[in-house]
Amino acid sequence: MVPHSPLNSAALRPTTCEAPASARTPAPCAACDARALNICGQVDEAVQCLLAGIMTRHEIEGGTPIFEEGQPADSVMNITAGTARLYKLLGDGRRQILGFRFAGDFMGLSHGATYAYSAESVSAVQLCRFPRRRLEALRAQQPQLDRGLLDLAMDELGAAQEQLLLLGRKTAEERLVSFLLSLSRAQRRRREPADPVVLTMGRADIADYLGLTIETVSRTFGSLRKKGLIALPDALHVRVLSADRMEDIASGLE
Amino acid sequence: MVPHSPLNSAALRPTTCEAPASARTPAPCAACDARALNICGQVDEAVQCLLAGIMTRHEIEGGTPIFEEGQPADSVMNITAGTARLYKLLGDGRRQILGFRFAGDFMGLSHGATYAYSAESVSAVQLCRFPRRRLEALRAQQPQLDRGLLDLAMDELGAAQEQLLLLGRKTAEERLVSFLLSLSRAQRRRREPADPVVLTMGRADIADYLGLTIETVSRTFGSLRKKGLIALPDALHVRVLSADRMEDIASGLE
DNA sequence: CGTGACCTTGAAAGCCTTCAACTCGGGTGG
DNA sequence: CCACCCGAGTTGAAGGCTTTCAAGGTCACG
Repeated sequence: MVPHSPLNSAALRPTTCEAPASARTPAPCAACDARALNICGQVDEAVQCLLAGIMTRHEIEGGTPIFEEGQPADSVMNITAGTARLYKLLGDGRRQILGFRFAGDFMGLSHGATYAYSAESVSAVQLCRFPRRRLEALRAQQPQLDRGLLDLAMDELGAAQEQLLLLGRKTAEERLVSFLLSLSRAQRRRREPADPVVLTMGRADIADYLGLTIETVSRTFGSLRKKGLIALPDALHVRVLSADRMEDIASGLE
Repeated sequence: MVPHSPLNSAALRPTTCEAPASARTPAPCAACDARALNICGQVDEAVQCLLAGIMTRHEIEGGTPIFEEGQPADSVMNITAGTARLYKLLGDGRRQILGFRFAGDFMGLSHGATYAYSAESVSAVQLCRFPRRRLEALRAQQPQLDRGLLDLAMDELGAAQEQLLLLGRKTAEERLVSFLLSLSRAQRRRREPADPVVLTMGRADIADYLGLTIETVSRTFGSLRKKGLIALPDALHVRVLSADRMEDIASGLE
């Protein structure tokens, strides 16, 4: 069913990343940018060093599986560049994208022994992988890691609950507006310009994230443009022209 | 906007619950049934005793607010009897129920300083409340608590992701069948008979959980009955007549 | 026995989907 | 260099699933 794990195949090419020589190194992640260690949240530098020590770097080209639902959950990982999609499938192939992951984002945490969803690269992705076994060992020694992981899980849970409201009760227009605003906020979190919103994923991915079809997504983009709420310099860039009105629409106020 | 917190009002009447005299008591929860301490998961008995020490018991009549989205998240709690609904609202009153909580279930964990959703009792509810400040203090002393909380959060996250698939991609029939099967599994987890499924909530709650209207829920119940998949002795009891076929329907296989 | 809450059922309407055709831009090969 | 092809996106028209609006039924309660 699942032919192979790309994490164990040539698709993931580990790149050089020296672990710090000593746990006391003031700048433990000099060889690795800060995004690689988001997993640790607010843990101190010594723990960051330990994390950097068990981490391996990988690069994945666009449109490639990263892990699949039901596979043994061997590792958790942080994306450091590119975009990934997390999704679940129904028996007949219908797909629901649970979320997108960008530079600095975390994925792969699962309760059971297997992944609860699949992950694929959308564009070319760079990520840092933390083997589960070694992470578990680290958690046993450094209980503060559990608090960092709990924070990550709570963030993810909050986002999922917001998406439940979107999928259960919002109209197509409200869904797309909510999505654009959340992408804009995500760009700001990554210290990128909040406008224009850059769509790193195609219409099919947007549709499967919003519980719509590509045609409805396309029509709704057109209708938002006609209403003067957005501009579309090209299919992958959205200028937010009326953030206030869009916020109202996203919260179901008009 | 939010008139008052029922947790600070007469709606929640603390009842007697003696904390164990010593942290070494072999049966720390003798005065409190096991369901009150689900928060601790697999932590050892000493920690269970500490938890029991900061816990207060409350009773709430049906249809009463427990906490509301945006309020300060003062406590987390375990339901020990009855049913509660967790939900979010849109600006115009549309409601999405995020989940139901039954005896033994946990709720109120939130990342920020405020609750991310509202909670109400559906039927009369008994719950055990753990004040956040005291729980934080306990977490600082007993890091294993964070692992228990992480497990709870991961369970909740997994359920939310399953519900995303339901709301985004399943038909009305698939949604209702999925719901009935999950209620059945929940009954089995609570050591109750898996059949008949007992609907402790009304059609409006089911509709707002499944992203449908009460009319569609009612019609879909009727259609499942006509197909011979379920029997409806009365509006609140469902006999599962063909679990296998229903499992297939729920996974989108027919 | 009236009242109201809840559930069910019917008919019409609507939002989104499905099916289909068309456009646009990039890559390829003649 | 340009015709051709292919993937991705857009747009149109018809259809369907669910919603909306409306009415009727059942049961508990006063």
